[in-house]
Amino acid sequence: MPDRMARPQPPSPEAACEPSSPTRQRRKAERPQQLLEAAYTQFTTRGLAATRTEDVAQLAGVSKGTLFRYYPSKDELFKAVIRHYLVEVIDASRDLSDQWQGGTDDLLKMLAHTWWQRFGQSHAAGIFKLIVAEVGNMPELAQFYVDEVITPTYQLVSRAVQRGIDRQEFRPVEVTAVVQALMATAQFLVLYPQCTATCQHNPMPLEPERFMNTQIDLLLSGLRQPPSGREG
Amino acid sequence: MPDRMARPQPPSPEAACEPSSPTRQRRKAERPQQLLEAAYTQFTTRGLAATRTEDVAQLAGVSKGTLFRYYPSKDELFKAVIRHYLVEVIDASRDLSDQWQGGTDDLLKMLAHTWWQRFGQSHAAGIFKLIVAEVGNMPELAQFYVDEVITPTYQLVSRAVQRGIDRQEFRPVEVTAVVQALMATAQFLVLYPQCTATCQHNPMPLEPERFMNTQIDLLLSGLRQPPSGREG
Amino acid sequence: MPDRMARPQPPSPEAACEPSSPTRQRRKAERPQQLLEAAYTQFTTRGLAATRTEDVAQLAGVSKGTLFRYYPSKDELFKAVIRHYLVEVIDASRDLSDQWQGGTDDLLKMLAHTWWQRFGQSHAAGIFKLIVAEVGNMPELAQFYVDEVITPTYQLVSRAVQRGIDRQEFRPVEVTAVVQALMATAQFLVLYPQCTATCQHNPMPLEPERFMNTQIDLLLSGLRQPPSGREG
Amino acid sequence: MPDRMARPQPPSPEAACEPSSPTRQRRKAERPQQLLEAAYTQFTTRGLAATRTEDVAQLAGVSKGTLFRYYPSKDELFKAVIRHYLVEVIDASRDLSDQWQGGTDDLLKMLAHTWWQRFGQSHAAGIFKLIVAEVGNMPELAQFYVDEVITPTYQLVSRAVQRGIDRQEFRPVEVTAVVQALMATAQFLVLYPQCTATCQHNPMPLEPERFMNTQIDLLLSGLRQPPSGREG
DNA sequence: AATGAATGAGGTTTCATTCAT
DNA sequence: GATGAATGAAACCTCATTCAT
Repeated sequence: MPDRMARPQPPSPEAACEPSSPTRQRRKAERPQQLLEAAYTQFTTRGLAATRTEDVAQLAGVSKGTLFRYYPSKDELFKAVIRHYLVEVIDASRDLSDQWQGGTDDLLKMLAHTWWQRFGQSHAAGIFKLIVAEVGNMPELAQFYVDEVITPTYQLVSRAVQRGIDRQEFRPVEVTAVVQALMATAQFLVLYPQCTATCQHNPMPLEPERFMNTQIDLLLSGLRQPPSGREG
Repeated sequence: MPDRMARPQPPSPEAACEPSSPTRQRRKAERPQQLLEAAYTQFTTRGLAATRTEDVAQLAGVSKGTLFRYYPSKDELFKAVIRHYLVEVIDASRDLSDQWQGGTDDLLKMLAHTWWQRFGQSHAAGIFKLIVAEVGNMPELAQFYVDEVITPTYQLVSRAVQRGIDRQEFRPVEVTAVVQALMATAQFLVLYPQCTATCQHNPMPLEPERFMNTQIDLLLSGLRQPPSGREG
Repeated sequence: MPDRMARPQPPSPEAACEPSSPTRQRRKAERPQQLLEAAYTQFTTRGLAATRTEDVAQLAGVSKGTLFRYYPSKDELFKAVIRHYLVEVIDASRDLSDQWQGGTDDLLKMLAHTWWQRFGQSHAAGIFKLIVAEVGNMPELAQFYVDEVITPTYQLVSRAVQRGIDRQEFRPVEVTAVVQALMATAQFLVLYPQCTATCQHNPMPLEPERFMNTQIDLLLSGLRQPPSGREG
Repeated sequence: MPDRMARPQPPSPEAACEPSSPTRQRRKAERPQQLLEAAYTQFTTRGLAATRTEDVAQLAGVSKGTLFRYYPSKDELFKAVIRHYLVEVIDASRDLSDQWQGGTDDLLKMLAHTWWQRFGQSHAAGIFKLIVAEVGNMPELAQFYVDEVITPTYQLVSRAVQRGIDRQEFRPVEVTAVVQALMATAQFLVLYPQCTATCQHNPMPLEPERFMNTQIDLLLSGLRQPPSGREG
């Protein structure tokens, strides 16, 4: 993980020697979060370049100068936004660990729905849009994304698929292909609405939960062992 | 289709008052194309905001002033790029019409590969990235994308899927779900490499042709009628 | 002497309402001095504009707010620095008064060395650099410098030179010229090292004490009466 | 000589491929000079930090943006000013070469007056002030100054003094001391007026030509061979 | 028609100064 | 009295756009 995308060192409100006053301490502690939220909103709606630092500050209810007390530059603020909201999902996924008892098809559904509940329906769209838009100008962003999102997701999901194969619930398909199919589904789910949000006529509206279910069912129907003649 | 994304009225090179010389005429006629190519390259590499008009002009081998003679503003140039390269694929798909004779699984494979050959491997990634990045600031872009890309694609692909169902090659699945699965596959195919291009360690590299084949096979294995007879 | 460069009214630590505690009183009484020293260091190293008030405060071990309690603005702090360190030398010279008994050449040497010991080797370089750099933006600085430095120095040194002429140790030269020669020597001594401090190759390094001696000897050799007798 | 103070590559007006028009070419060719003059004036009167780029532009009769077409930053403009006006004197001194026929005392006078005519009375004061003020923040400036000014001057003047000693016009004094005395004189001549320019009462006004003559006479009177008894 | 010098609005960032605690 | 979080004016610099040539 490259330096500049390293894990957040939260602008240390606790590093202050003497707590000047409870009120001010509290306000100071809240600022990073306020600013990140404002920045997330602006960056995802207008894009990095089209967002003015003053807009972010105003939306957070502070002045321009205050923003720069907490983040040394617009670029660092951007990276902090990416880190903050990505780390959110990464941490959220950590405890989805492998002690699942039921069928693997239900495990995959659970994983998908958990992802959607915890991240997909809130920040995934914005964050992913930002990564797509800005990765060309920020090589460290690509590495961060791969290391923190792709790799853990790949491992998590491929273990689940492998479990299905091992338990002979699934045909012995190529695991990676299934993982990619699920990733593609998730990506489409977050990006398609972005690209069609403002449209009057949309021939193919997308209801998230229903879309997820349908896609997973379609996928599972291709994975499941055919009821072999001998077994019937 | 709203005004500003309207079908290209090619910056009328033929409207020139007097054909000063054949050479000049030819050069002049090539300008819009050169500028579009240069702009495409810059916009997709650096993004809209980070591309300077001067860079585009230089790459096209003309001066800044000339660029503004052909396109009245950077924004219009951007839209022209989107239009130009999207229309390319739309037109290309038009004649893939319905006189297909073989099996529907092969029809879907053919459509996918044709798309990849004509657009996917060349401009789809760049154009789609630009749409994702800029649609927030350009509502007309969303409508244009839906009208010119989503709608025709939806119609084309859903007809093909319906054909499969009608011919009892496929189970009577929800057509839209299959279309979306294909779209998601295509979207993943063009965006995933973008987001991982500069990475050292990529746990899940993606080979386009192989990826497409695998995903379509996976999908088809979920679509195909189970060997009938015993169940019927 | 204009208002704003007026003799220091030390930021009245004794005006405090109630002597809260001896320790606090002592610390408070030391503040102006600490701040001046910190400011001197920063101003002379980085220049007026490049010095941030926060740097000064930090170096003095207080907060930004405290600095502004003692000096109402950065500009006033700057002037206080100039005043403080210039007044130091002026006061130091006052008692070098005219009860010198030996030869006038030794008197001049004594004056030069005293100046060097008390001011030249410590603060003269920094203060003079600041005056040169900032006098353009602070007319009162020029008047202060003339009134407090040039005039007293001129009087002191010219009396010494006149004494040498009166006692026929020196030729009847123009007194002002000798004073200027000495001033030029002093000025060169403090500025030349500044301008060459960071250089790798310096073809003309300057050792202060030796330089002073040599220059004064050179000057005196031009001042001394030729061995009289044959010429008279 | 370090990179960033390297000899001026004049913002190449001649590098243009096609001379767009005589008028514009002429204007373009004049811009660097106009900007340098304006910048010199502003920098020397207000200092580097206190000069706004817009002031320079306005004084040069152009807009802010134009300044940055010719010099990529305020810092580079500053260095260009230093280079331009220092190189002026350096080049001017190059042909004062050693074919002097008269007495060495007249040679020294000639050198001093030439320096004054060509540089001292015009730009020396400003340039030297800038060097003193900014050298602390620009190490390369120190090296440039030493390499381009101190070293050549030292060589030129020390050859002249050595000539006087060789021809037995001067006592066998330490050459460096004489060079330093002359440099100190020159430095005082340019800086003293700066520091006293705006004063009402100046007890020691300085008339340049007279000052130079007096100081050189004083120096020479210390250098000349005493009329030895044997020769008389 | 083409050029590229010029413009100036607009963006990021800094930092002296204030003031609630 | 001391603190340091907050402010916002002001500075540097960029670059889309214009227009004289």
